[in-house]
Amino acid sequence: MKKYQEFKQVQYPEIGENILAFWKANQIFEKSVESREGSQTFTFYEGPPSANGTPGIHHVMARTIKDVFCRYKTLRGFQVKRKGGWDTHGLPVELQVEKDLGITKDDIGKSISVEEYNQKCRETVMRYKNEWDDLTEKIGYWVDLDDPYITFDAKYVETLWYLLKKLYDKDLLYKGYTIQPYSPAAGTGLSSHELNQPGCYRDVKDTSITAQFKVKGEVDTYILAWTTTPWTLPSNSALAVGEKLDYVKVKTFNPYTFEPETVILARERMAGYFNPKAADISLEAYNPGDKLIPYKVLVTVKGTDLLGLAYEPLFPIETLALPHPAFTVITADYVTTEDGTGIVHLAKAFGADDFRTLVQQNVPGIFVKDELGNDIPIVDKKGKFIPVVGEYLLAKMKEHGIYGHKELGVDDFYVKNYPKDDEANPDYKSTDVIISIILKNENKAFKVEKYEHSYPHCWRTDMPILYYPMESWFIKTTAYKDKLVAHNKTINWKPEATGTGRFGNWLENLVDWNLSRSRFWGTPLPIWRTEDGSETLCIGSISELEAGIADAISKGFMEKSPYEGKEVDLHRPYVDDVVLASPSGQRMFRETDLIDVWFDSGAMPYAQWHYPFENQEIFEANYPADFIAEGVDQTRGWFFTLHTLSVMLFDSISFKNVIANGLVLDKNGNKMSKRLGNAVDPFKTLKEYGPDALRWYMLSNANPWDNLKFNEEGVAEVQRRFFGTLQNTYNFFALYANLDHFTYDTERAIPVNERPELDRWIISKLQSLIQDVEKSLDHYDATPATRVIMNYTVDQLSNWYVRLARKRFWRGDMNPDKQAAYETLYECLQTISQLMSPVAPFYAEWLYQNLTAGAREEGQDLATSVHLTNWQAANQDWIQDDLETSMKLAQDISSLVHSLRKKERLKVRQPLQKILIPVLSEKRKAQIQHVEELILSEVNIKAIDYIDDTSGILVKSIKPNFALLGKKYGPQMKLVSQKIQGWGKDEIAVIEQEGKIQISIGSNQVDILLEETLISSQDIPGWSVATESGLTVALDVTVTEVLKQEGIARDLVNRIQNLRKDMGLDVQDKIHITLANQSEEIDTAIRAFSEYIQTETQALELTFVRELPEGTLLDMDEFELTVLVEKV
RNA sequence: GGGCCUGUAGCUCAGGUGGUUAGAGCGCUACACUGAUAAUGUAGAGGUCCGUGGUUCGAGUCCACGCAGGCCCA
Repeated sequence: MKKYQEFKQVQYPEIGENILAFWKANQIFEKSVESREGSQTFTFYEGPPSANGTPGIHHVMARTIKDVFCRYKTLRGFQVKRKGGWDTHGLPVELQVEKDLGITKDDIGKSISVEEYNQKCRETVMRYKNEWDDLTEKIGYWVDLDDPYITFDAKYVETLWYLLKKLYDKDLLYKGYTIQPYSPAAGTGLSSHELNQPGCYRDVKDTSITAQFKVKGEVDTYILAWTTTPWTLPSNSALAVGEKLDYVKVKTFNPYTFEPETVILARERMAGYFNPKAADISLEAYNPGDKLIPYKVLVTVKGTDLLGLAYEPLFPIETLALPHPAFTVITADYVTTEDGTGIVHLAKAFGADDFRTLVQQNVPGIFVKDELGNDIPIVDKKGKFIPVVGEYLLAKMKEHGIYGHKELGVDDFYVKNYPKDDEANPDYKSTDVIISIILKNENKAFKVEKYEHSYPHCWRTDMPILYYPMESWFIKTTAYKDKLVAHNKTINWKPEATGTGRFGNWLENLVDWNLSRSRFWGTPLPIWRTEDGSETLCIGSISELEAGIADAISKGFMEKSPYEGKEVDLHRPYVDDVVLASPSGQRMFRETDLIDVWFDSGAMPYAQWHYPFENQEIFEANYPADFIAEGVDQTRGWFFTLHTLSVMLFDSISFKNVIANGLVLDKNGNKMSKRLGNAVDPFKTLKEYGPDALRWYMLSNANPWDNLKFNEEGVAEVQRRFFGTLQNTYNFFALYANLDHFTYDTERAIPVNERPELDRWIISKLQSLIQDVEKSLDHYDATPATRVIMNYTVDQLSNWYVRLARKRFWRGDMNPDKQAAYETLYECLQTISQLMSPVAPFYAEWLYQNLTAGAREEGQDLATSVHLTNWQAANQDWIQDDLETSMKLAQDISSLVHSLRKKERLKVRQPLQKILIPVLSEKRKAQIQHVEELILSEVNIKAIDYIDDTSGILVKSIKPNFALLGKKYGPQMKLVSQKIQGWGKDEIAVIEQEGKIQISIGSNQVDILLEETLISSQDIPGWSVATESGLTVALDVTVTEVLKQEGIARDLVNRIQNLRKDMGLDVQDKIHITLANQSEEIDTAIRAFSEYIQTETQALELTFVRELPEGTLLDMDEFELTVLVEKV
């Protein structure tokens, strides 16, 4: 019976399916976790995917990385639990449902109840779960899908509430403002997603103003700032310059009032404001009304020089007056000289940048108090100026005689959106225009013009949006900035730059985390407030909520609990129906916001275990994670929220090692998209190539943090080159092992040190390989690991070991030499199966099963699966550096001889007399002699002559070791180099004997040491020579009569072997050879080597005849020969 | 606009701390092998190391400024 299954054809996808079934039937994954019970844990956190969309090829990448290290750590003896999870809340789910139902956000709560809507979301969110599970299985990603955490689960949400309350209790949760797109026409905020709808950005012509801000304490000096939204000018409270930019003070005249004045703007922006034709006109020559306005640069200063400059507000409205440092010049890093004046007008309420900059620099903004004492901007939610401003504008209109198309009241100044009929009137003046005219009249405008730009519009009302302060709940992450930065430095990031650069910079420029989302399907903010906002309550658990409800019912605020008769669901609308009682007995309503879904996923270390309500010990044993991996796009997503929550709440990191992988692009480097049709379907690829080649390709092609240009041909190449070669090697082993009835048995194996040298060599290389793989995987570097395994398998094992050892497998009966060969090859294959198993789990398993099946039948006690084995550490005693060096020399020398043969057109079948190898040391000579036989047979040469100093023909040359000498002599290196390269054989002999030579550099005498030079051998005159990396080989190209004969004999053997094969003969079949007489020369050659020919071709007889009509005519390159081969 | 990544042979990628012939695989060309055979081996050709400046005795490598592609954030 065959102990090792042989395969003609291998179907890799089939291997995947069979092994998957094997794992399932034998519960290998479960066992790989259970069998490590009590061992040290290796904690992995699964970043939850959303099953709302179908999985793509990039998910194969991400999940392969996760899987590789979990499997590796298992082999290394750790217990690796992998709890799966699903991300179930958020905007994508809601949009999907809106699309499915053909509704918009407005309809929710109207044509469909929130309850029904959320039910729909709950159903939709797992829509593609089956596809996900299918992919997870098929790519061999081992993760526990039976007991995953699900973010919409009431227990999960309860933990989120607990964490939110913890933040609230630490005073880290507050209500504030953020500047967001707002549609005054629709009366609602817009998400960035809504703003990205096609058609939202439109080219519109707006009135733009370059306003003049009068500098305090200087005569007629003005700072120029440009805006496309003049209505924000009354809200101006600061001007920003760029620190490093150059600014000029220019003496000129106002083009509207013709007043002489000095203006300040960026030097690079002068071309936008001054006509070069006016450059030569003197200031004195100017007459009011002249088209060309002369100008003169007075002085150039840096932005920093303007810092702190105070100016007068454009609209001196008393109720809007502000204390210092309002109305001063500040700096901001985003100021450029691309347009405008290089000086930016800041209105705290109406620009996100403005708001952030002014908050950071503690500059107050223009706001008024509402009836509750809250700050509100001077444009109301309908998009109109508040009456205070309206009054001012009306007074100014009267003063300057400005008339619109109708009588305006104090409450009629819309800043952006107006009833449409208004614009048709020729006398129509927008608020922007009115402001422009006022400023022109008051010598406060330097330039007013129509400006066409792209501006966002509300997709529902078609009206322009405003950037407007919206109330939001924030987590005060900025309070923990230092700790976040410090803790981050203890995390091992792969690649490092993502941790220091992308993530590190993000932490350095931290802003408070805006938690609020005004949507329906998500974790509700557990905050209740009294209507006047004076009392606030944060609920941290279900029991707290229930107690609150009971209390509220007893006080008559609620009739009954929304949860009466059913399970508690913390989603909307139920929580919205809860009205609580405040300590002072007022009604409290929930703040309607949901929280950012990133909070959901960032809280998974706690929420997945329902901490602290359950599983406290499990949580503690699995926190922080040893390892996580996701795409680099998660830097500000999951990586950030995980980090932030753990630092703020537990003063700890939440992951120790992280791989941030890059994107998977198409083969041309373009982003994959379903719309463009260049997306690769993972299922199709799996079906064609199976999981292993795909996984191997993705990790071996490039480091995972570089973007991967996914090319199917690359997968095919990996399959052919690596898996194909490995498979061939196994098949070779199986073929002969079965013929010889060999079964591997550790107990009976010949000790490694008693095996032939070739065996000891490949085993030595194997130990080095194990060490290399270990080192790579320990450092979360999978790519080098795959590459060294591939190199070992293809170049060392298959192309060298198997080729050289081939004869040992087929020659004769079982003997110790043969046994050693089997054992060696078996051990190499088995070790490879273990080393490769994290990356190619299916094929590795298959190989392992094929290798061990026979032994297991014989009753040997072997692990059921390669994934249940323990890592076989390298055996240091088996590593033989000298042997590895010798073998490397053999490989290099063979390669050089092949190269020479090629050059001389001497085929390998033609034996040659000798090669010459110059050796510079006894050691080197010994190393080559060690493998001399091997080289000779490999390249079909009779002898090697070593040329050393005693031979008299060795010519040495010397050159400086730049790396060593450069450090020592630096600038004098050129001189030193010249001296050394000028040396001949006498100097070389001296330095070789004395170890040094004194030379003079300038006036100094210095010693050049032997080790500071590199001595190599030169070409050998009259010989065909090849040199590579310090190794030189010369070939004796003389073909003597005897050699020629042997060449002919070898050629004949080759032709006869071909004939045997063509005839379909078996390996053991014997033959008769009949040859037609040819020339004297050929006959002599064949007779001389007849014994050799017969042995090689298994011929019992070799006869010559005169005529051979039924023979085959052979082309022997230089002549022809008729031969007849007959089976005996 | 900002931060970060990438750019080396036709393609995919290696090239610690700067050191004098810049490598591998695939592809291509040629040859060899024919008892691993729908397999395999060997050799050869192929380079503006994205560009421009700079530092240095010496730069693919360090610095500056650009260019191209990508990601994230505005």
